[in-house]
Amino acid sequence: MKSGDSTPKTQTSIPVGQESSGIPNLPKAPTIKQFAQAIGVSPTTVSRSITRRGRVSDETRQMVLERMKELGYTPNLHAQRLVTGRANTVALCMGPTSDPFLMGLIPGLQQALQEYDYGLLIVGTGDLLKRWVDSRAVDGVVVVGGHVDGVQAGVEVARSVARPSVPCIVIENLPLNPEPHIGSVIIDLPGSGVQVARALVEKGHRRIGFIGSPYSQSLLPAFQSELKRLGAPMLKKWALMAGTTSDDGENAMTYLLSLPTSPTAVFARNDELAVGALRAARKRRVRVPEELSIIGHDDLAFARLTEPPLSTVRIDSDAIGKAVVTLLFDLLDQPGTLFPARSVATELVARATVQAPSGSD
Amino acid sequence: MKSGDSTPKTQTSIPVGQESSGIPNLPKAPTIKQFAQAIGVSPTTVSRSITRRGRVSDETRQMVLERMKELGYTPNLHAQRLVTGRANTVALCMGPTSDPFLMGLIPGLQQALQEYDYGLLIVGTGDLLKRWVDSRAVDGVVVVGGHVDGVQAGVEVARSVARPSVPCIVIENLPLNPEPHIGSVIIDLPGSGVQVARALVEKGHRRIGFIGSPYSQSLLPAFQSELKRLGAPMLKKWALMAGTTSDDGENAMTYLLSLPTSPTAVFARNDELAVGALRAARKRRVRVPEELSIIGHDDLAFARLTEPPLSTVRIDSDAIGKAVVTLLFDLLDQPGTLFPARSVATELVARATVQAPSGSD
DNA sequence: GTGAAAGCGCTAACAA
DNA sequence: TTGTTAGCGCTTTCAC
Repeated sequence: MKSGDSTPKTQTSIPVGQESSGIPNLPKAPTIKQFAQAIGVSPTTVSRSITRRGRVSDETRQMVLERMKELGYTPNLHAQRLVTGRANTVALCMGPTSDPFLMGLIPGLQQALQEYDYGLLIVGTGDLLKRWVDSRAVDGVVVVGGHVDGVQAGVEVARSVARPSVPCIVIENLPLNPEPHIGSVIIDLPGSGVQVARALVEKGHRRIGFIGSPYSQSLLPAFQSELKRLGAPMLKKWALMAGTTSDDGENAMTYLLSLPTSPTAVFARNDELAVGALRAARKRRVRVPEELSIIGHDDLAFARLTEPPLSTVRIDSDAIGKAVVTLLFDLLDQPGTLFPARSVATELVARATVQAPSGSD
Repeated sequence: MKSGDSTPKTQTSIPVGQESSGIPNLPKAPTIKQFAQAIGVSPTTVSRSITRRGRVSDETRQMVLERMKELGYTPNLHAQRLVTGRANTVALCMGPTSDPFLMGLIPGLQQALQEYDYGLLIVGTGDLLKRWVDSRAVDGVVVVGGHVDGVQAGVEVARSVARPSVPCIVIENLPLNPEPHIGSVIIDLPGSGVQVARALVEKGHRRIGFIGSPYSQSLLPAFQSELKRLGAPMLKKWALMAGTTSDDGENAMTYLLSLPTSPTAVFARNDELAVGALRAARKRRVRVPEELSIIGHDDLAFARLTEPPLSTVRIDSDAIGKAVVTLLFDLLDQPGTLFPARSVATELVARATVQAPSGSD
């Protein structure tokens, strides 16, 4: 220090910024050096007390931590990051479109990251993402693949940025082949299929249909085989591949309803399709759930607002957040290791569009 | 450098990390020093070329920039931040609950920030937020007040962290009294009221009701006075203060429908209330929009999925993002200045729940 | 217009 | 257990 070195070690106040301008005398944030001197220890000791690494006596650490609060010292994150080389931040890659599924992930991710004192940075796609990664601003990247099964765009992005020091997690509907520095978290869609099949059959349904979005590859087979196992196999013509919009769902349902023998229950691959199915039923004066049961998937915000409120399958976004974060840290801890995809279970949410078929009781 | 100093200045490759382990020989990211030497200039020149500050000849800058891409040099963000003292990041404060309104803001904010090369960090509330701010991790904070008018919780948060170097923007439904280092961005709710009043009256409605959430302070008066101005004043008993859920909306609408002379059109303060109103109408076999027009507010994701699709008022979240960011930078550029609240216009979105009242033509 | 040198605030060897 | 010293990679006076 340039001056004031005569201050005894017991001094308890921190030197104040030298700006004596007209502005209120705001103490500039103290540096570790100033703080250490103020409490009579070395910067190293302070550092060790904070980072919990290195050996410090418990009482010293205690003391340092207390006086930190007292004097309001907080380490400068940038300095820490510069010297440790870790950013304590992970990026969530987000295109300009606001996919509700992706958005729904944010709180869970943030929470999970927070446990590790990590931050969540929202970044754009393409060059932007690359810039953040190249500048060492993030220790990991999570990308959400198309919400449609089978689309591999997410992996492309992952491959373009993943490296030993910056692993990448892809959230998809289908498991990825393990690749170095790339982790895969998937929704347990086959599990959804099994759960729904059981629930419907248990209610007494035997004629069960399916309205799928493109490439419902992993869900439909599981759904069908469980149905068969339970003695209620699905007729081929009841398994429809529609699009993703409510209009697609409406068309599909209308077709199903026009069949000589139509299903008493229908599982729609997503809630929007289900809403369309609901609409088709209403237009044809088929009562839901009395004459037709409908179950959706994803539990989007509007599912509880349909009429009647839509039974559906919830994707636990907090669980996804946790899975993503633990896998990310595994990848960070053991770079180069190939980890198998981690799958997150879904959960049935029973509302009012499913009941026993008429005449089953 | 420890070795290889005999390399001539014309050397065009960057030294490679010294880790000769079994791992692939990944070149460690070059430092400015290495890069500068590789292209035969000083670190200073490189720095100046990048930051656009300081004087460099145009041709030198050009050259440096080109070779940067060529050799893949990207400055270390942490070092930059440490020395400049700016984090190039703003925090979006988010509680554990995932308010759809708040979530909808994220893409717009991210986009707007991106223009300035700023990042968007998602942070929790309370101590967490304070920790991020204290550690100089962010240059600004944006908090979203309760989505209910009049709630002042957002300001409290803002006050607890705002400082000259870290201004805070509060997004609320009511303007804030200007405070140092705190900016206010508001939705133009009075504007919404006026727009809806005009639209409804133009269609021919004269009996117009309102279903409000608690404290619709800024919207209702504007709505009422515009209605009066247009010669279609609202009866007191047609202005209801409900809650925020669809059930509240249903109850309110049911009541309105039970009146001896009930409104031919109803404006609901939010889409969820409107959905409830829709439900009430259906239950009482009142056809929408033939016998009753309904218009909501906020244009949530499900608004286009109701039956019929809900006419509503959209809040332009991109515009909010822009407003927030420009105000934030104004605050950053002129610390201490008191800026008036900035208001963002809303926009009518006509779908299928509004039409001329029966017998008006 | 360009370069050399001095930090920014912190952590991590290495001594004591 | 604690302190001293040397950087982490960059920007920025200050000379040239």
